[in-house]
Amino acid sequence: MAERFNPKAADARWQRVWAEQGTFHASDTSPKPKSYVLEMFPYPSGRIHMGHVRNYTMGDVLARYRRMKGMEVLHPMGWDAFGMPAENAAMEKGVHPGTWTRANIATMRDQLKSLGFALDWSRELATCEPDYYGQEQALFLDLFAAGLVYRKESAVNWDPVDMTVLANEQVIDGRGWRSGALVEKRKLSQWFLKITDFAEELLDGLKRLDQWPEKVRLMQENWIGKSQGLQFRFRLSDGDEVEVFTTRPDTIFGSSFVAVAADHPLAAKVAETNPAAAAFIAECRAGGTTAAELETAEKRGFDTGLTAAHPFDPDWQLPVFIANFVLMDYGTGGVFGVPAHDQRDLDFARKYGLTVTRVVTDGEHSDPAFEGDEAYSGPGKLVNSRFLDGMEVEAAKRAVIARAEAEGWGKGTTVWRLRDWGVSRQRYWGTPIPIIHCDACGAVPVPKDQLPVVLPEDVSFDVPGNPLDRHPSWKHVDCPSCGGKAQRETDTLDTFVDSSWYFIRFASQPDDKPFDRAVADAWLPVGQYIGGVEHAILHLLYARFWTRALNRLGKIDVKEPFTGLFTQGMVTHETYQAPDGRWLSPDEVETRGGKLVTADGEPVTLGRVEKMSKSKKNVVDPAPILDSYGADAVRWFMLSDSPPERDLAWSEAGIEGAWRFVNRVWRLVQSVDAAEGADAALTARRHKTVAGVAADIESLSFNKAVAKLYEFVGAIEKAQPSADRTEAIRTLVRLVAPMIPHLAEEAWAALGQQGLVANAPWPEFDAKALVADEVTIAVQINGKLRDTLTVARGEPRESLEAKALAAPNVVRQLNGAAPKKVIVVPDRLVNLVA
RNA sequence: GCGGGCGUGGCGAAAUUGGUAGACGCACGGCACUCAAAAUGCCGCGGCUUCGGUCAUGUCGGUUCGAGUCCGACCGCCCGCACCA
Repeated sequence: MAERFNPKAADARWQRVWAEQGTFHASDTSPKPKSYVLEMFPYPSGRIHMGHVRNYTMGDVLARYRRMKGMEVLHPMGWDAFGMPAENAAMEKGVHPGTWTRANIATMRDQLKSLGFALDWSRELATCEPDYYGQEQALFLDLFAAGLVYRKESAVNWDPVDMTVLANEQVIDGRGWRSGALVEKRKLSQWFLKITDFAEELLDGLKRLDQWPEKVRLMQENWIGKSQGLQFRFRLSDGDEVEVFTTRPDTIFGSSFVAVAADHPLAAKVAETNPAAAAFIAECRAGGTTAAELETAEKRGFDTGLTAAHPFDPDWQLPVFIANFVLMDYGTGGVFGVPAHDQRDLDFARKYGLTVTRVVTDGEHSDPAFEGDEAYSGPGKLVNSRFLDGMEVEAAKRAVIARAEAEGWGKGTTVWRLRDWGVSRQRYWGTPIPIIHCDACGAVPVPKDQLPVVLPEDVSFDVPGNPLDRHPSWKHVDCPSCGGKAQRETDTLDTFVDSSWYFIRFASQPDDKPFDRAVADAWLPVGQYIGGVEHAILHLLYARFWTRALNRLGKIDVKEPFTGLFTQGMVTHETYQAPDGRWLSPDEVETRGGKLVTADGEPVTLGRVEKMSKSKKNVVDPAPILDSYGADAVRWFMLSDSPPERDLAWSEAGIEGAWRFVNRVWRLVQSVDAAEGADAALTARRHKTVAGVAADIESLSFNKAVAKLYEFVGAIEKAQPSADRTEAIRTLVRLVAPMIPHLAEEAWAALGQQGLVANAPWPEFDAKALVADEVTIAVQINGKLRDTLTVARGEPRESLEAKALAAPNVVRQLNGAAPKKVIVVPDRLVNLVA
């Protein structure tokens, strides 16, 4: 008699067996082909959430599948353990960040283990431990020695809530990415990593990342923002000069003004003697920087009264403005305006009544007078431009740059949007920057034999600011260079540094150095990296930079860390609202008589399906679900229905469905008896399923693999007992093993198979069996389906045509008439054109 | 504004190079088993229909023997960047 599958017992049993046997231990020295499967490691926030479950289930299926295909798979797990939430917990609950973080890690480790992931736990790491961050300090010093780290006083993005500096990448719509607070500008001395040194190769490398989503590559391309053009100086009427950058040097004879940013030195100089200018500059600074404010902000300018001489004609003087739309931190902070061919310049010119001269023909107009309020930025030949007349835009650009360089007043230049990466954070819970400041010697690196620079334990969080700076003794040290009194750097590294190399440390983690080159090179690059698209720029760009920097330093072979990238969708859930608008959690809502109500019978409004969030109260904690249904049902649900790159809506009905499937497979296994005999149709289906599921897993189309497995299970259920049916069930168990591994092990043992299914080879399939002997072909009249025919594969055209014409529905439809034309696609269809 | 993606039943979705639209799952309805329920199984499940058909893949048009798929225009939603010279 069939028993129900008992997930509690099975999960624990097999998780213990895998751990005892070291089943998922990755061997550095294995002769098998190596495969590195990695999911973005979690921040130890306290408990795992559904997003983690989905992410790690996907990676796990791939890792287990590749193992079965005979590869040596590295599939590690660790903790991105530094960061602000631990300090917030310290401030709110008075618990040390380390205590809080390590307790969270312990909880989450148990939760991940209860999902039965095929992880090599022997390689577990946490970035907050000195054996990790000490090695990170060593790498930082290597970059420092190579001149890729520098310190500069700069205006920084200051988050007034987190009381720390943010990188440009971490400011979203003028707000801190984590706190959401409006970011202020402050002047601070900060450490920077020279990511801009790598701008060209980071951009170029994107072209070869053909296993990355196009979307992510485009986002990085835009972020790096390469612009080629001409940088040159205008001579001003007061004898000074102003430098500008343009990507359209071809339009130089259409220029009608010069403008500089409010923060430009020239603006400051003008303001010294002109109070109106000073007032204008102050107004510009007061203006908001959010997207909405910029959208509506008027293009405004202040005429300085100065003029600039056109580089090709000293008698041609252009007015010089201070303008609110010119950015100081892009290009040179100065531009020249060509209103006819740039929308923003046109708006500005119309407002201030400046000349608008056409210099590129749109194919219809070529006279100098430019009408209308829509600039023309398309291609065309140059007009009204002296020696450029008749050239195409690109040729004219080259011609102007050549003249500027020959005459010595400008040069062809590339300008990048990408800025250097500011890594200083005024926080405690991060990697200490291994630098000592000495009045005599300056910034001195901590000698490597004195690493790690360990965080002091005795710190307080009762006042805002950096506890390291306040610590009574920690920062007071002797200068490693001169021995005099000196002070430690009290800033810590941006936590994105921690996640920029953890995948290397997973591959190799010796005690005495960051990684062993030969071992790391054997595993890297990561073959398949899986995580959320929210890291498309920040983490993925930094990790690419860090890897390239190590490559340039000769420390590693690879240049790109991640060959394949997959960005998975979010886990969502319905939202519910009470009559008073209050959000209700799923367990406050029940269905009565087909209507949603609260426990008190109040009507409930069903809202949109949205990302799980505390504010909408639609978060479902995986733990209790796991407890009642077991790991396999949860894993199966995560893989079902939605394509992995799209959002997945969690539902109670969905997990019930997954649970039913797990039991269906279990019942099939229990139905195996000693039956004999063949079942050719089922065997053909078996081969097809093996091939199809493998292809779907390889392309990460888990939802399609799931659908094929449902069909296979349905076919087996309908089949009569036979030896082939038994074989089909044995095959099924291996096919589902990457997805529902606990049930698969239980079934494998119940079927009397040797060893673990986790170690079993992926089933073979016979390519010949994939081609059916009989095919169903469509019979169409004028492209509309009228009938179908079942014929032998390879049936000749004439015979197909004859059979199609004799089909009952065709005879009736044609009513004796002969078709005008017959199209026959062998093994596919016959289309009769009436 | 620029760049990208997506529109298919009540819902999540399938659909090699253009070749039988809606596989598979969820929800729902009916039936069987049961004292009853759960579990399980069977049947049905895009609309209309005179049961022959017919209309259906966001809208309109085009190419084709044949279009969810290709082309053009438009509408809607989502994501990223955003005064980048």
